[in-house]
Amino acid sequence: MPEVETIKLQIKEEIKGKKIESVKVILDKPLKNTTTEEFKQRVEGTFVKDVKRRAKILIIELSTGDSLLIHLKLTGRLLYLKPEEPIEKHTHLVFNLSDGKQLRFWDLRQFGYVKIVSGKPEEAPELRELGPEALELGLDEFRRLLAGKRSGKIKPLLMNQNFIAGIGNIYSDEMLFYAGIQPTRDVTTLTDGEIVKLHEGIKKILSAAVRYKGSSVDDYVDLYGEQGDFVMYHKVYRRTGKPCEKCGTPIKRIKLAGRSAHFCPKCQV
DNA sequence: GTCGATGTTATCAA
DNA sequence: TTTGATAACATCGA
Repeated sequence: MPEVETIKLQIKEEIKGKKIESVKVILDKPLKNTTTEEFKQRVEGTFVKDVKRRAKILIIELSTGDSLLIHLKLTGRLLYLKPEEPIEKHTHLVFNLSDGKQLRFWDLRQFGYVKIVSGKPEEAPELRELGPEALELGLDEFRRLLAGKRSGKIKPLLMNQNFIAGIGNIYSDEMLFYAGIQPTRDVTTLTDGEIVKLHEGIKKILSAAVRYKGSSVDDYVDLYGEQGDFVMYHKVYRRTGKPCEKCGTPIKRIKLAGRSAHFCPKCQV
């Protein structure tokens, strides 16, 4: 989410109010929702009314009442470039803007999408079931949400977008380290003190990560191709075998719900 | 060459 | 209802 939020702020700054003159579709796979023809027909000639984010999905509201929903998944990029810049491999869509520049959708693994929805975007199926935004989550609401669970491990639950929206693999590891809770911990065993600390961790980790423009662990770059700086502050994510900054114990990595989870076996109970 | 890993999530089986 | 595996895909490093 901090990566998407970074791009949202930058895109809003650059393209709000501008016209999308034309669209070039190099690969139509990201257009899960429409044919190339329909996509071009509905997007070309529209103005960008506003740019928003919900969970990890970018919302570009168009002057026609339609919205673009853009999900970058693991390796998607949005880049703002001059037309004379060479088209890099893995560039799938090019939006030509009225300022003479281009917004390009690049995606190495091709998991990302650009869909069009009409009407209120929050009522689109992609957004309808999402939980509360992580950065807007109140402590009491967090307590209530947790109290509603009968079982389950804390890390996969934190990453469940229908439970809370916006927490991914990196940040779930970091906030659990902050709170001193093991990723495998059953949610029903959390003390109120731990819940308070975890809630604090959600806010602190995510807002710091947004401040540092996200984590460039592999392919992620922002709208201008710049890396995010938050990796410097990772305490556990991808630090397997390195000493815990608090106690020196080597950081452990396990597999959990198909994802890797990193933690300090001594600091996290 | 092979295997496992990679920031996500929809889908299907158990 | 919940959870766990798998798939979608390209690339990199061991």
